[in-house]
Amino acid sequence: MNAETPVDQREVRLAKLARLRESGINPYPGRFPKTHKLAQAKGSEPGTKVTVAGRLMTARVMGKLSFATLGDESGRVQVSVSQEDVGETFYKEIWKKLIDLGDFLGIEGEMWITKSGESTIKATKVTFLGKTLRPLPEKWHGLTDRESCWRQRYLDLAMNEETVERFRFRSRFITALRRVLDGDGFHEIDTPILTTKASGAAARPFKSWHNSLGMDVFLRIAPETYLKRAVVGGMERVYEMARCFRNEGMDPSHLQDFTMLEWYAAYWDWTDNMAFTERLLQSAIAEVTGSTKVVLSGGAEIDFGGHWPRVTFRDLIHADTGLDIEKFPDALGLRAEMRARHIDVEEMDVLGRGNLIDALYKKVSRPKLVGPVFLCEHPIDLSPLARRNDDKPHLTDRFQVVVNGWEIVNAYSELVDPIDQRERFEEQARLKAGGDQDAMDMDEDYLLAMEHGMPPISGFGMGIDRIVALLTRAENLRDVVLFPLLRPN
RNA sequence: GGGGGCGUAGCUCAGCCGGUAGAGCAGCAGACUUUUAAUCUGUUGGUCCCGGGUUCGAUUCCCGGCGCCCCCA
Repeated sequence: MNAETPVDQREVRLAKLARLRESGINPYPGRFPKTHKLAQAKGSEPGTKVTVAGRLMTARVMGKLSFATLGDESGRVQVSVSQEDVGETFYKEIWKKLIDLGDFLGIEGEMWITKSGESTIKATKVTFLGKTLRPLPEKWHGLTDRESCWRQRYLDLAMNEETVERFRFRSRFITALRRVLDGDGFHEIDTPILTTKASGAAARPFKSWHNSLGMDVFLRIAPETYLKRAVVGGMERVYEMARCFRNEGMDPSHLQDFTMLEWYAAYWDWTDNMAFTERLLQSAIAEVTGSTKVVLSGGAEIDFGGHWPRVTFRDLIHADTGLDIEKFPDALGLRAEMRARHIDVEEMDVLGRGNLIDALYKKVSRPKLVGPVFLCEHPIDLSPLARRNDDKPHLTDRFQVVVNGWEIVNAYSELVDPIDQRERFEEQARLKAGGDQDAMDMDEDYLLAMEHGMPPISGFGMGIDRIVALLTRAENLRDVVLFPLLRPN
């Protein structure tokens, strides 16, 4: 470089890029056949000939000999580059002047052991595989700013091994879940994300507009009613890794764009479901962690092994407050009793009885649950798609799995009676008219499917992001999503 | 919605009571054939998040805004 050398690192690298091209070197070649991953090369006997590729992470450049560290997905390995081996012109003019940290390089060479005992590739040829125009974060501290890690995840991944490991874990865990489901005769299917009605959950949807059909469309809030339509058609066990979208508040345990595993099994009830839920999670967790025991971010250890305790909504709330919800069959009475006990929840005046109980539980009981625990016997008006309990018609055959104060799983015996379903939708519509914005809409198309006949069904939904966050001790769901939505800055 | 915190060089961070900004790494120039955050010498680089206000003077104090985090409702 000369006196006119630009100051900005990007300008410097653009100048280097131009000089590479002038030297007849293609800085962005099309392919590079390699023989070893870096970790494999590192483990090879001295004398082994290897051709590897990776990103230049550190470099210790001396007069006639350099040591550098190359990184790929398998790990890092040291490379030595000497003037003697690559030629004086290349060493002095290309290697020392035009190569930057962050560049992708191909190395052809032979393994040897340095004086200090490190397995190293002695380069005989260095090939440019991708010139970088911007510097990597600092080699020692890496990228630590949380917001930068979310906005520029590629840098977080490139610099922080624990980030890579967290996303590998997520991938392996999802694979493990699929393995259990596939092994039990479930079919993975895909149902619509773009829909004409947001159904299957109590949540506000994202709304969009379909140009050629000239109508409103909604991003799905749950795949539930479509998966059940597949069961109507005779697909007895189905599941979907479903991206869902809910237009609601954000906090460390809620994302607007999240992934749910939902599955449905014909001829099962909720007790079959609970048994399978235990097996599904135990198998998948043990497969990826080697144990059913999990240490949480707070340091507490929980165990997914064995049978999980079961507790009813009624008993739980009674134990925590002394209030027996069975004594208050309508919203009016329950609200008055909560007020009398100075228990205040948000939007208390517009919630129906079911959502009132739900809000009560979330306030007084859920934060104390460490679990895993099956929470069951949800009020019927909280569960418009769940089967009515045969002995207690105001309750449903439903359960949630709660771990560390988070609802990880929501599951139930499905409501398959189309007459009952219609009445439930009508009740939801009344609640919505009364101001309960989370209440569901009438869904005639789903009722039409139901009226063509459903077998007994039990279904399950699990928040993938939440369980992965729990298992990896991530404190924020955005830490387990590669590219979380953030306001542009 | 309320409260608290953070925002300074590409990255990691200092910056006192208000006096117009520093370090390490990275970059640039040079030396160096066994380095491991290589070392040594020299050196470039700033919209101190943005906009107002107070002041002779604001990265610093005050107000408003933006982005992000945490807690509460």
